[in-house]
Amino acid sequence: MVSKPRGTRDFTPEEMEKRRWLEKEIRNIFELYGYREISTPTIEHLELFTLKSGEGIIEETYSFEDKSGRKISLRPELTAPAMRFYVESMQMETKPLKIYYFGNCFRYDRPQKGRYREFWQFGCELIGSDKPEAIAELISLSYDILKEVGLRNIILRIGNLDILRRFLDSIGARDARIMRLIDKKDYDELKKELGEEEFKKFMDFIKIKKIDEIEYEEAERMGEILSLIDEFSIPYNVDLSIARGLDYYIGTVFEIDAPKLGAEKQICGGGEYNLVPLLGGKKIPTSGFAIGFDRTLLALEAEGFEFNKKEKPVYVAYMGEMIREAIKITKLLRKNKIKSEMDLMGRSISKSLEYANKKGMKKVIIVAPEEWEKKKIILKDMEKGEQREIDIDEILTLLVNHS
RNA sequence: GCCUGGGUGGUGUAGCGGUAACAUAGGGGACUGUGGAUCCCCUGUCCCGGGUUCAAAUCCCGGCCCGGGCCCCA
Repeated sequence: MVSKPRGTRDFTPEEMEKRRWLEKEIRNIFELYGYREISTPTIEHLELFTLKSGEGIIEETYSFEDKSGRKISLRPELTAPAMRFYVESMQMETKPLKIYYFGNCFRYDRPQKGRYREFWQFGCELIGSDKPEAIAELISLSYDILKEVGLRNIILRIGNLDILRRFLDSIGARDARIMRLIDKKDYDELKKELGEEEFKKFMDFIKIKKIDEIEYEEAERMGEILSLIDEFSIPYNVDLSIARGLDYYIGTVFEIDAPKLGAEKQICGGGEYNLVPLLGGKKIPTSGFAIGFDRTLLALEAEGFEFNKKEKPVYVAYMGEMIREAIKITKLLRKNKIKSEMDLMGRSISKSLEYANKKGMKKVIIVAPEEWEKKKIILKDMEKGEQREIDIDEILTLLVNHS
């Protein structure tokens, strides 16, 4: 037997119903905020990702050479492609430019819960403004999406890299290694690196919960952003320990966790960054975030969220040799957009009802010779257990009113 | 890449050297014109490859896959 590749998944009809539902909800909220959807290729030049993230990522991507020897990679994320698209053909669009996207990504990782080799992400970019209201709206949007789809237990943390870097300058400890240790929350190692005294200063620094306790000028802008987020009625925690290893991250950073998910609990991350010049475009403020689609769904399931069930089809059963008449009826229903399914197993009426019952169908039409002679069929209500003969001409009005 | 637990019909499990079993799901029938109950029948399984043994689902080794934790998380 050939099975699916490690870290990939098949989705059952039940799962696809949930996924398509969630996808639609999230799209609607992006659109509600004035974002418009884009889509980029599944494959990109490997260079796009090494440019953004360094050579180190090569071993974590699915990359290969195509038949002309081009180095190609299955996209491990969607931000870089979206930025590439902007630089390649959207630089002259009216600002602010608000775009969002949804797609599958691939990473060569060790799979575990909430982490797959093929996974889906939603994301967006806000291009052209770094005003406090722009960042405030962006962050509010991310939180709003997760709340609106039905998550109850999520935590938004907001930090600021300018402030963090300014602090590290003040204790003479600003370098990439230190940032990485902070990012990883490896405080034991950080203590060794900074020394007892400076480490204590750091711990005091990241305990800060009110931004007005900070005297750096960057704090003023962050304060303004936070007060505008208050206007959007979004709850958050200030968390100055949020770090990012790479240089193009600037200013505001934020993360949203669903604590129920354990080790892989982060479901959203974003902030401000300066990627456009790296890709050869004209410098412009950009910010955005990405939402882990699979994890959002896992979090909903972990919270016991009740997904809407789709409407069940009307079932058309028939007796004996009435298959042609059954097709006529089914065709009529479908022509009128009434979801319907007819017996394809040649089952007896008894077995047909058993089947319809098991599938949770609410209406069954039985096509039988005696009634057909009178231009009638039997319409059975599976919940009430009642049935009656009705004129074929009446089917549509009855089913439209009853379903 | 590392540590750790695990893989038995479609699904959930028992068996843990000696004829693979139970439940459930699937198909049919009892009920040739009526569902949810009951009963009967049928289909279908030891992840893969080596090794040990008279004998391996069972023990050993390797691989693959799944879960949990690291690393990483652009």
